[in-house]
Amino acid sequence: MVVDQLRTRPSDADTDRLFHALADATRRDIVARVTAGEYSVSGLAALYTMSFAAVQKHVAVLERASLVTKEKRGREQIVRGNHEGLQKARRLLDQLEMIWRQRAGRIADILAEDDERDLP
Amino acid sequence: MVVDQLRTRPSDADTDRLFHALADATRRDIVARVTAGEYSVSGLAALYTMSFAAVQKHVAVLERASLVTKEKRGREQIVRGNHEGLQKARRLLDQLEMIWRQRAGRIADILAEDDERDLP
DNA sequence: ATATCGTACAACCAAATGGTTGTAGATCAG
DNA sequence: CTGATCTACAACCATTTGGTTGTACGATAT
Repeated sequence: MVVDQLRTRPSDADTDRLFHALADATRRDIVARVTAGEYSVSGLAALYTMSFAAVQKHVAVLERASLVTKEKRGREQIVRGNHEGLQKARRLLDQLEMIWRQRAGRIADILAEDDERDLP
Repeated sequence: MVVDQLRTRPSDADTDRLFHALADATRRDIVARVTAGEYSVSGLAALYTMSFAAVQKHVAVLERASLVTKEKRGREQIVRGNHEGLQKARRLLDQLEMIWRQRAGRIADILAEDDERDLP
């Protein structure tokens, strides 16, 4: 049985979508660009060798992952970076870091039987 | 300049592997568990409903992404968390955060441009 | 020596991914 | 209005992914 998972807070599907969206170089490049400034979908498409439709799909993946937002302006769709998604990804990695440090702390505690170990 | 940063990496296969490895709830659970303590592959497999071979594949994906290491001990393979992979993922997200803050900075204040180069 | 355990790996399958082309609907310029 | 642009979306295709079962092999226990 699937056993209680060790700390997964946002829905697993959301997190899957988030990291999946980041697992592609083109999509990471898009995130970086639209985080630095605004682009229309066709403006983005012009940057890559692939078809417009392919870029459109990448943007859709990023939007579903909350890494970018789209806003209609005239006949264009303006794509912007969405801080929310980034923060979420970072929080998740921070949780793993915390687990790591807890383990490192346990090991240190075992090696040094005395607890001289408090936070400033 | 920022533009240089945006143009780097035609395709970073390592980063793809890293985020892809994190884009699965079972794999994230494995990472959390082996970061907290040691597990053999079969010890991990016992935690999930899927087959041993499926878990073995997940561990292999994590190993290729530098998120875990395996070490043979007797007839078992001990899986442990690998800090290196985590750190790399965090650094990549930090870069995006930096771009975000640079943009926020540009909006608030104009042209205090500062050249920053980063490691891959 | 033999059986069992833990692992590795191949072969196979369904579903998802990442790309293409093509069609159609809005919106803007002349 | 006509034509060009920007977008959305469907249909299709090749490859990858995530799972399965089955086989093989070294290490361990009886």
